[in-house]
Amino acid sequence: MKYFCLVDCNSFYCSCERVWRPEIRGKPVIVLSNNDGCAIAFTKEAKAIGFGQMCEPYFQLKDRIKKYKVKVFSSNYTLYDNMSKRVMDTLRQFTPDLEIYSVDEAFLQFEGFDHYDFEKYGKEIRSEVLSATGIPVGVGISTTKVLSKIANKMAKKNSGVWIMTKAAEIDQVLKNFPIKDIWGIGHRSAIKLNTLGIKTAYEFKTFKNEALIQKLLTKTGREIQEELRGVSCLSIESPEDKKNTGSSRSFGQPVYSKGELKEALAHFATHASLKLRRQKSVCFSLSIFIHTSPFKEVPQYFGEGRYNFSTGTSDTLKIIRAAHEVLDEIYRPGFEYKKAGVLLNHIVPKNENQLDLFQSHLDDNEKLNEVVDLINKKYGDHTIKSAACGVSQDWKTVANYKSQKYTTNWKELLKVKP
DNA sequence: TCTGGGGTCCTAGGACCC
DNA sequence: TCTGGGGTCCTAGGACCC
Repeated sequence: MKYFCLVDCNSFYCSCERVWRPEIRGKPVIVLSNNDGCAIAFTKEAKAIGFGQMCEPYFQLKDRIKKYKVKVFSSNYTLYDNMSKRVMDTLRQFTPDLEIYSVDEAFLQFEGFDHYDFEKYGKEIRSEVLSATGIPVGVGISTTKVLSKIANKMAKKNSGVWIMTKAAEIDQVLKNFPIKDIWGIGHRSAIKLNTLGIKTAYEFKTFKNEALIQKLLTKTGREIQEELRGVSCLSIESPEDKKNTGSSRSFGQPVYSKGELKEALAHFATHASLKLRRQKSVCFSLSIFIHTSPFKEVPQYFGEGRYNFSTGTSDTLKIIRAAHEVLDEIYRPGFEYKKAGVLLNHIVPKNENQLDLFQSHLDDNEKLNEVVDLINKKYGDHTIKSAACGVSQDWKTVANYKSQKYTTNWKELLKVKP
């Protein structure tokens, strides 16, 4: 018998901040998105006083945050990534079959664990992660991935661990579990199911017209239905190379000129091509976009365009040039640009790359990229960069409340008073 | 009057996730 | 003044082939 366990960190970003700031434990904390744009993580103390709506704009919350003395942080992804790695390393001790699902979640598979006391094992996982990393987690165990997600939600509402492996206990929970909270059922699908009179997970599980589900929710929805029935359709997946990647940002202030957009795009292209080289891949096509702000009452423009390479590449300079060429085609003057990005598509492993017909060798600045990556790794990001990235970078993201890189930078270690 | 059948590949768009 | 970033999977429909 196979069992699936979902471990999910509680208010992960907030918890990471609290590990290094004991004085805010037990206090309401909020972490903001890039650009300090909106709130994306809340502690339970913050939720208790009415915060918690994902992506609510920060400027609309400011008064209430002040009133309740909520501690606010800009997001510090360097710190969160490192804390995430510590959590995952700890979880790996409990089973080799582990899938890192996101920065703060992992699926664990237990096979041949039938004689285990899962209640006890779950508590052990919790206390081990807490003592090794300082991060509190919830643990849900059941017989499929979808059910373990539901068990995890139950765990959060209760003591932190929830086991449901017997048919009767599962049905008991599903009868009170809203359809919209099921993993994989989003807003649209929930509406479709509601019109069929399906409101709870149990009603979905026992709905007999499978062909109709297939038609309305496609294969994805059908698999969720089977998983609710205890039939495992989704398995633990091992990490694979990204099939698409990219880099994009909202600007700290509006951008009007093509020159500034070129700088920003050069920056995104540099970042995206580095990601590509890290996974030893090349891409055959690139697309860029430039947007105005949909929230502002100004003339709107959503430009996008694409470039195909004749041979796969991961060369920063080539990718910057291509991005600029596309910008020349899609740029329209007179708009107030707020966001832009570079996306790399049709990615294949580098060793499966093909020369084009008229090329005798790959002209890809391979050595140059290698050396630049090495220097930037040793001396910090952006030590060496293309001049196309510019120096003023007025479009740069705003982050007014950022914590230190406690775990990854010698200069930013936690100071303990003598 | 009456215009094939079967297949593959690619892409855009929709939906969902954290 | 002020609204995130990075992904995945599925399907329909068009282009193209013999």
